[in-house]
Amino acid sequence: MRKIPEPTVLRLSTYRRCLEDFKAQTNLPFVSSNELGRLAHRNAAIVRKDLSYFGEYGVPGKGYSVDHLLKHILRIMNLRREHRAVLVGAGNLGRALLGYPGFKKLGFRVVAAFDNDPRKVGRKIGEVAIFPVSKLKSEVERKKPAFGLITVPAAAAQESANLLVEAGVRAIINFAPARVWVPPRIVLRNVDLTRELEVASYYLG
Amino acid sequence: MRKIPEPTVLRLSTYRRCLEDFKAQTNLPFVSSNELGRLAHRNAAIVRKDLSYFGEYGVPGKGYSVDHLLKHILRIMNLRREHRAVLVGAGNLGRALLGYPGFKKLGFRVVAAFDNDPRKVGRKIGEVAIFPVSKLKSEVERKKPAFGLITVPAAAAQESANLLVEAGVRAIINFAPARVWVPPRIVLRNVDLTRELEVASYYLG
DNA sequence: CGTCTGTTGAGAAATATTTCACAATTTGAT
DNA sequence: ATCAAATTGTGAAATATTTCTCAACAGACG
Ligand SMILES: NC(=O)c1ccc[n+]([C@@H]2O[C@H](COP(=O)([O-])OP(=O)(O)OC[C@H]3O[C@@H](n4cnc5c(N)ncnc54)[C@H](O)[C@@H]3O)[C@@H](O)[C@H]2O)c1
Ligand SMILES: NC(=O)c1ccc[n+]([C@@H]2O[C@H](COP(=O)([O-])OP(=O)(O)OC[C@H]3O[C@@H](n4cnc5c(N)ncnc54)[C@H](O)[C@@H]3O)[C@@H](O)[C@H]2O)c1
Repeated sequence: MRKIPEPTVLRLSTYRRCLEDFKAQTNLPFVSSNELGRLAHRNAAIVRKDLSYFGEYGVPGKGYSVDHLLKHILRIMNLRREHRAVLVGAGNLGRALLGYPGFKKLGFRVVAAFDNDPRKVGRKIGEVAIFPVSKLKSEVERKKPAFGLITVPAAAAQESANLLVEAGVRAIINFAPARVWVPPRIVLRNVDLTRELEVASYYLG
Repeated sequence: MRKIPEPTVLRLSTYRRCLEDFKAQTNLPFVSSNELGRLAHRNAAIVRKDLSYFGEYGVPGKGYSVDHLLKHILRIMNLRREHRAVLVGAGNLGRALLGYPGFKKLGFRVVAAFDNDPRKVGRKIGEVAIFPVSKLKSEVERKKPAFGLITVPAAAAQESANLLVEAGVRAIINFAPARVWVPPRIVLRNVDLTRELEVASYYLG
């Protein structure tokens, strides 16, 4: 299989959401690349090219079957099974993420949270118990989550990443504004909540 | 001035952070494109090209003055003045954002929050008072924030955007997983907290 | 002063991504 | 069965972005 451009992977996630909205709103069985492009604010050609990397899903003259396409995208994105995740740093942002039902809807289940503040340890947020950081390794080895979410202050991000890697997670999502280094076998993605504010400021100026 | 590639603008924000870290950690007066590239996980050539779009800031043989470069980046990103913002949707995510000191450090000050839940109206989160949505227009017209942050459920995102645009904000940062439409004069940026999880899932698969 | 070193700035080349454009295909109507 | 309309999939062209390269330059040092 050809190498897929990263922009394509990012758009796939948008298409999924647009398809779900489209289905909920119109209940039509087919959608054209034109329509999907309009919903995703994209050119129709790139929609077709993106989808064609993974096979021929469309019906000339009709478009794409909404249900089939949704299934295909979930399969491509590896989202048809449950993913376990742990979270390090049960502060303001960590709490928001722990309480977010959207993760479970996507198949992500947070199975443990860790914090080094003794006042937080032992409490629960939603379904998720907060453990001391000293329990991170044993809990991860026991529950085998593939994902680690980092929501500690920037200064502690690298240290948290090290712990997660050593304990055996395979992917890290870092919400702290810090560049962390992980071994090449680990999938690392950064989420920067303030970057888009800065970028908007640039375009306003 | 030439048109600046969007990836360049995004990286500028990374360079700023890396420079601040570099300054705090080494206190050296100069940094080379090589070093900055290493910190930002980038090729040195692209660092130089990014910076050269905006003028010649470097000293051959030495590198870039850390302080000068930081000032330049802040000026380029329009971040040397205070920006006022309002937030719509004082739920889990909204609360986390309202309590985040990082915004103020960047010069963003949230001057009001709005929610349609009567139990939330009248309370304060940190310094920020929560108003009913019916007061959005008058408060925005009075306080003239340039930025509107949307942290309502996806189904209410478009409606919130409409209110913000009508009240006169010039930029919208949408944290809800929904595509919203705004007039072309408005700067719209989307922040998707779950996308990177999905993308990581793709690369794990 | 001349030479050596390290580094920039930017043109050229390479690579990546998006858009165009159209033959091929399916549908649905007559 | 034939045809018009709609829409796909994809090569080719266009555009955008990144990387390579190196002449030019500043500073250090003898
Ligand atoms: N809150 C936001 O809206 C927001 C916005 C943008 C970025 N961020 C980033 O997200 C991260 C978390 O932000 P927050 O607002 O939740 O901060 P916070 O201070 O509320 O929470 C951080 C949590 O991490 C815990 N912690 C600290 N060091 C730790 C360690 N070594 N191991 C385990 N736990 C540790 C703290 O006890 C605390 O509970 C920060 O890096 C912040 O910059 C947050
Ligand atoms: N919490 C997270 O970690 C997280 C993660 C990813 C995405 N998001 C997205 O961010 C948004 C907010 O998430 P949340 O967890 O804070 O949800 P939430 O339900 O906790 O908060 C939403 C808030 O918006 C208010 N609200 C609803 N309709 C409104 C309207 N029309 N006008 C004004 N206020 C209104 C509600 O009263 C509530 O206070 C959602 O779109 C969610 O999908 C959140």
